[in-house]
Amino acid sequence: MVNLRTHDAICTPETGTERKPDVCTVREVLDRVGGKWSIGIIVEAGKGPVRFTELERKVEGISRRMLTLTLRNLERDGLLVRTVYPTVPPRVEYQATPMALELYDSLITLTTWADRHTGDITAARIRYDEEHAAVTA
Amino acid sequence: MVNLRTHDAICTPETGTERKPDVCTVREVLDRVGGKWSIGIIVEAGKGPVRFTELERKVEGISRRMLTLTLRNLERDGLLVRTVYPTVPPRVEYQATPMALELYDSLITLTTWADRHTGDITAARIRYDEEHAAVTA
DNA sequence: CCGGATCCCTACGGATACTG
DNA sequence: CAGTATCCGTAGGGATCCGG
Repeated sequence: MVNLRTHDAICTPETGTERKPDVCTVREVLDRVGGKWSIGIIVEAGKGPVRFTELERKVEGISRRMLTLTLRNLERDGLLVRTVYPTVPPRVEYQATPMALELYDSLITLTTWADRHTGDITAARIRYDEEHAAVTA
Repeated sequence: MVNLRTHDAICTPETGTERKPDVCTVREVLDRVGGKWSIGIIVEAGKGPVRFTELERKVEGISRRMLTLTLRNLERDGLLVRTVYPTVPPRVEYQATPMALELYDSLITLTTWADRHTGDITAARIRYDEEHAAVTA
């Protein structure tokens, strides 16, 4: 077993809903936070309350659909707080929870690792590809 | 821009091959390491040299295909070293590079975070789902 | 024992159009 | 402004069979 199961108690599929709340493995945590846009959103929302349209511009390249979906998931997981102001032009603000900020901190560790080793990785890739191309040629 | 670009110099698509070595964003690092099986493999390979079939059993649930693919990718990125012993029954061993071990260390940070907050996340989910079910009902 | 090759299915994610 | 709904392409990944 290598699933890095962090918490068994969390595996409670006893909710009658169709949504399955299994966040048992590190993988599933990474899935959540590793979503294509999650990090970007968490970072922006971590700076302070931010509006939907703001995010749409800040998180460059994101589609309306994915912004909404990611926002919902992060909110559901308690990483984001959604505040609706029932004004005439609707106003909705999102902000990161302390938990999300903590998460961001630990993501920094990964960023740092990436920073230190991107060069190594590219080098390794080029070498690997060259060696492999030699076989093909 | 929120892509958390860590290193611009690495974005060198000047390789003539069809494979694109762009590892510019944290996302792409997470993609690599966040693959469904990468972590499990890195962990096992980090303990010391391990054989193909061993991995197949240790990394519970993995298919032959994905084991091979993930192994190749990790090797290509310089995270794993593949050693072939030309014996009569083929013998291949994989082991994590120092770089991969470092990565594993930083993954621990994420694991720790997950450990601290899985409870919170599940709670948040249940609450969210309940509140949302109320709307549907 | 260690894979490669093939088929196929599904989830993620983009584009677009429509609402309160 | 802040979404929702729909269509559709792609890529990840499982199952299976074949080969050195």
